Amino acid sequence: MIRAVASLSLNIDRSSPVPLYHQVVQGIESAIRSGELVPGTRLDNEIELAARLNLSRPTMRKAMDELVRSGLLVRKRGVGTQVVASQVRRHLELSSLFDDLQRGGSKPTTEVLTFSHTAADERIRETLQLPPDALIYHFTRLRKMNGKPLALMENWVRDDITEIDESSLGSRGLYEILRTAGVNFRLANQRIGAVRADDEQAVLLQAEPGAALVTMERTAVDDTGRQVETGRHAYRADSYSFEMTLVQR
Amino acid sequence: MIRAVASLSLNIDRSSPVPLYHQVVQGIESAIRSGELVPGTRLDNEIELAARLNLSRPTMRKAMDELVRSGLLVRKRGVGTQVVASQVRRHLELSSLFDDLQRGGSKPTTEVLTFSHTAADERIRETLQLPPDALIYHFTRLRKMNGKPLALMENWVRDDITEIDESSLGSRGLYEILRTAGVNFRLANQRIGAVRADDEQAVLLQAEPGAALVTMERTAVDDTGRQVETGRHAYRADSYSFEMTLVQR
DNA sequence: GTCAATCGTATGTTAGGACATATGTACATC
DNA sequence: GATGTACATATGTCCTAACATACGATTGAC
Repeated sequence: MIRAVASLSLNIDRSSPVPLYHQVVQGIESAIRSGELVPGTRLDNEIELAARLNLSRPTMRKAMDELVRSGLLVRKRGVGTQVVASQVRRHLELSSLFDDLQRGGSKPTTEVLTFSHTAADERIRETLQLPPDALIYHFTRLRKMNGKPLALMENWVRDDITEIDESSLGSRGLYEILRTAGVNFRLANQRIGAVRADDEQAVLLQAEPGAALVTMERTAVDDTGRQVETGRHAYRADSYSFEMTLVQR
Repeated sequence: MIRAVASLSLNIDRSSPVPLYHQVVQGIESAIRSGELVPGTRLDNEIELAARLNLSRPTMRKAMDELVRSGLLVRKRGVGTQVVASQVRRHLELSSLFDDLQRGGSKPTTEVLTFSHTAADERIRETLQLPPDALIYHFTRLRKMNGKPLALMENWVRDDITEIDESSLGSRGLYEILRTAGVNFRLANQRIGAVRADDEQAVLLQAEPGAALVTMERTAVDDTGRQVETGRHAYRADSYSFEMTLVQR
């Protein structure tokens, strides 16, 4: 059986500050997304590819490792490496709703409903691992997209990172503010579920009482191990859902 | 400032078929989960650790790479590597509800509501990328846990993998059946949202009409690039939610 | 006393080589 | 003609060896 073998050619710029393996990742990824590499095609073997690009095998391999991890390629020992899917959505990212919407080309607006800088209650102190006398920012926001209410968000943020005020929350996303303040998010635990809207939620989201809402609770940790933020969000189910790609390793 | 540096010691078995780097991963991971390595502690540097375990630096590094990727460790150039969090839940896995429940120690039961082996309609053919004359298995199941209805599941599975019948679906999970038939799942695209239960769903799930349900749509791809299965599930929101850990890379 | 240059340290990147092992195919055998 | 074995092939693992680069702390100059 003769199988199609792709002979993709990439340009590697050795004077670029971008690591070689990453240039390869980007090159292959864009070749897949552009349709140049159709799902199912087999790639040349690692050694061949490395030789063609004047790279060492470990470097080539590291690039392919990343692509395998992200689900674009599949390796089979003794057989070869082939393209799996072109439609891999980006892994559910550590981003905020604001980022997502803005990237989607929409114009999100934010209304700050409540805002306080007070002592944290015990549940929050525990979640964010704060000492008994710690202060936190606590606020609720209503996010609209194109004038239509989309999400109701309640967040608690530790106050030893940066100063947060009502007006900045109105114009920028929370994660954007925190990132600007030097926070590097590393991981987040989140839980997605559903509830029926109570009267207050229904009014704010301009939905019927009892309408289905998607709920999301999240606690985010930065690269120093601090629990930076925790929040409880509710989205109109008719306007929002969580999409993700799971990759088996 | 003097920081605690952990001097963990592991046993590496060079005669084991388990790769060395993976033995290190397992060792450090269990040390973290057991509390031996407290979040915040700094590890010795890569070269030091490698030397102590009689491993090369690349091998040690590969092990630490995995741990960083899974969110247990954090590296900072010029500084060192430290333990982030002990409470990382396992990444949302490519598993079925059946697997999850069984692992949780519960006894799931499955009731097959409908079952057919027929021609695929266009939508399904497109989703699973099948030719016009393809046949598929189509079935709906009701899953209970401890006698209580939990999920209503509708699935479409291509029929060129293994024979599926009603009775095996009643006793085993779908993913278990497919894995036994040699399917190696690689990735899945899924979407999580919410709806209100319609009358039929309410009756089957023993919930009130209009109750909130968590919905999940998923299409799974195996390591040969085939779209193996697609499905639409609805869970009682009061009994089920999706938990996951996101890792920023 | 403050600030900037310097230096040690740890991770980041790349190279090149060697051997192990799973897979599929082609060939030889029965 | 069916079956099993041997071989080529491609990935999997592991090693040694450098050099690059970012960060923190110390040192030195002003």
